[in-house]
Amino acid sequence: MTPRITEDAKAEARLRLLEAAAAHFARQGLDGASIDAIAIDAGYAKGTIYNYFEGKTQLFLEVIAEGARRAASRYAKVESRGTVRDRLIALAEADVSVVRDEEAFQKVVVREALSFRPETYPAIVAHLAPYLDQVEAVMADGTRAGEIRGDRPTPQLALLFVGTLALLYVQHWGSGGAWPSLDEIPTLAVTDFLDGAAPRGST
Amino acid sequence: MTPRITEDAKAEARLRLLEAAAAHFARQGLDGASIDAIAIDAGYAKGTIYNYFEGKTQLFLEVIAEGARRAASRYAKVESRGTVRDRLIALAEADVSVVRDEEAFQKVVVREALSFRPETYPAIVAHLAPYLDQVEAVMADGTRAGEIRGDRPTPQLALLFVGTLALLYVQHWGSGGAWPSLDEIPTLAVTDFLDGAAPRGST
Amino acid sequence: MTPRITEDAKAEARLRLLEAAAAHFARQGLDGASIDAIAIDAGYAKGTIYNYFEGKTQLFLEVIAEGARRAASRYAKVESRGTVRDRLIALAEADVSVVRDEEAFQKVVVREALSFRPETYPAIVAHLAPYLDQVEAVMADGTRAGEIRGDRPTPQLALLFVGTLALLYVQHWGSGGAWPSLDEIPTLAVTDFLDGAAPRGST
Amino acid sequence: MTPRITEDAKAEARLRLLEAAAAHFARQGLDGASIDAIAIDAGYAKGTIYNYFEGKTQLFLEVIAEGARRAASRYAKVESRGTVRDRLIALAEADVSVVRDEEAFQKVVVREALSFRPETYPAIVAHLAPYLDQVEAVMADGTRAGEIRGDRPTPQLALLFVGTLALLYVQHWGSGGAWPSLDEIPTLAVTDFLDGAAPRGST
DNA sequence: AATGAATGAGAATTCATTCAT
DNA sequence: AATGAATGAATTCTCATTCAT
Repeated sequence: MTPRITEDAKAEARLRLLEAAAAHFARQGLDGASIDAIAIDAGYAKGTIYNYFEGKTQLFLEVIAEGARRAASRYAKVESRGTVRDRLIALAEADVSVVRDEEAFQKVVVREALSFRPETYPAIVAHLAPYLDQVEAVMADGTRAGEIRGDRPTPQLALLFVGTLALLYVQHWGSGGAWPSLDEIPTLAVTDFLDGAAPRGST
Repeated sequence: MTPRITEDAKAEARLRLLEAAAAHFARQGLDGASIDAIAIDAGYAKGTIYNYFEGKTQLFLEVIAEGARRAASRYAKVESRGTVRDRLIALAEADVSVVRDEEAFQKVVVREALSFRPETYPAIVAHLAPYLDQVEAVMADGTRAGEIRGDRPTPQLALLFVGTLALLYVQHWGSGGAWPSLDEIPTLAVTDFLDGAAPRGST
Repeated sequence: MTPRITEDAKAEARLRLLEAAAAHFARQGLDGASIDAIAIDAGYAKGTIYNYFEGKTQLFLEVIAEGARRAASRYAKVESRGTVRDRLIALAEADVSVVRDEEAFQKVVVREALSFRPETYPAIVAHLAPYLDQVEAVMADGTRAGEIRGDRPTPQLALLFVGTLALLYVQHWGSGGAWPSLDEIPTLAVTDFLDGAAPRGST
Repeated sequence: MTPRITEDAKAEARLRLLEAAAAHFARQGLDGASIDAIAIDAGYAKGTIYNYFEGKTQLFLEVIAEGARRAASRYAKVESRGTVRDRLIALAEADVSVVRDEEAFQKVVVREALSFRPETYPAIVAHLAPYLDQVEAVMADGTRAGEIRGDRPTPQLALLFVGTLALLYVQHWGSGGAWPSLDEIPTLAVTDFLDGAAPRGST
């Protein structure tokens, strides 16, 4: 009758497990991570994970979903005003701020996104969708306003932009943070995406 | 002294194993692939793999190395003349042609590169080095000739260009070939890289 | 002093748990049944079972004991008059009526009896004893009266008779009720037991 | 090319595993037995079992099948001459001799037969079929010759006879061999089955 | 050099049991 | 008395690796 622990406590336990899982999955991937180690890291015994998640794969998907949830709340607050450049910078900064604060979760998501595995594809798409939608909206506005060359469909542009961000994260993590730093990623992504490497006014 | 034929046979066996391994690693990843299945696909029994390679991980690294070797021979033949644009296109085309002909090997390499795992990082860097060097040379020339904006170090530019290629491959494979096709990747990569999405002539 | 109601409530809870347990054990056996499912079926949570029973095995044994208790009360009412045949029929009918009304409990008992497991052997013997005693009494009377061939000890005869009943139940359940039906079991058991398959009057 | 061990050695290993498995399943049942313990008892490591059998359940079924195979060869040699009584005795003796020599296997089979579990039912039926067929043939002949009362279908008679044997085995094992002994089972089964407990000549 | 049977560490998962609330 | 979250021993099964032939 009287619940042994409150709903809040349960939610907290769940969260602890998700955080630990994210850290492990980020470091070792789905296969490499060990349920046992995750549980212990979260301060629980092996079995407890199974009180909260169906199994390892399910846990992995929930990590992605949680990553999405946390990101979504940030994206929602992004100002949508100004030039395409300003708006893209704002979006990129929102994404970077998510990555900074939830590095483990986002590492999992980015790696998984770039691996295109059928098992996790739907979860990834769901994760990306809200962000992609906002980017696409900016692209559409930019195309209309002539701020973006109209020779490529907006969905492709959005993918390229988001892909560029992912690429920069990969380079950031892969280089051990040497280059690029998280701080410079928004400018880097937007400048490269919009302006390219050729001098303006050439060609 | 050493019978020539034996050496050849050994090399051939090794190659057969590498090809089979590449196919399996490309499809299933390092963890998912099975030593047994690889051996059988190559026409050998499990044990034989251990006559040629130290173990699974070593085999994986050798697949990457072999991928590098094959690619390097192609890169070496790339004409390096004309504008930066032309030379980058030529390099991108060389890379695409490698991907087309050795899809399994390159899938393994690209995926691994984008997974930023410390264990395979050195192998990946070694793999990329020759290609990266050529790209960097073009960038350096381009910067000198004013064909490329001088506000970013050439190594970074090279990384971005190569990363863009990787991104496009991943999107190609992930979409089941829907977009982009291999054919359009060189133009796509070079145009985006050089020109960006903003209309030429704008700020 | 002790509140009457509490005692009753306890007894009722215990019974609810036993009923649920019997149903599960009958369907899934000792190993296959789940403490959790039993508790839920009884309207309680897992932990409650441990307020009433030592553990799973103990619960199983108590199911057998409860089965015995219920059967015993029926056996006690069996008329013991007439020929051996009549009395055996009456006893068999009493047993069948128990099986009909308490199928789950008796399934557990019969199956366990036929599985000859040392762990549960004592419980099974205790369960059977009262019934076996009555059957044996009939056998003894019958032997004395010449209604039964005197060439076999009465305890053995009793065991054979009870075993035949068990066998018929098992065949009834195993055939999904096809053959024999519960109704025909008493006659079947007694006829086979007393008369055999050879024509009367033959050797 | 050269097989590491001969086919014979493989067959022997398989047999050793089956024997060990039979012993364990006879003692502990399907659920209670441990794959690990079986392997060790057979002189192998855990993993080896999986080189010969799909899994625990499959191993269990193969034990039944092996029990059937061994029994079948004995049944095939049974003389089919003389009176119904003689022929049934011969069949019962053949079965008892199987049980004597392959006690573990037959314990598994008998227990499983009496449990009517859907998972193993087909295997059991296959096991029993050849024996049941022979018994039925005798019944049919006996009915025709008037040696058996014609008031019950021969399939039912066969089932009852085989069931009686099973019952006697159960009682033999359950009593720790006290009663009945294996030796007396054939006479016991046939006499009871044919003549019953009522004195010949009575109603 | 090739084989493939044997191995056993390792992993995921289950679930009876405990016990704080 | 009832609860159900936490536990962790136990179990099955996998598969890279070894090594006798």
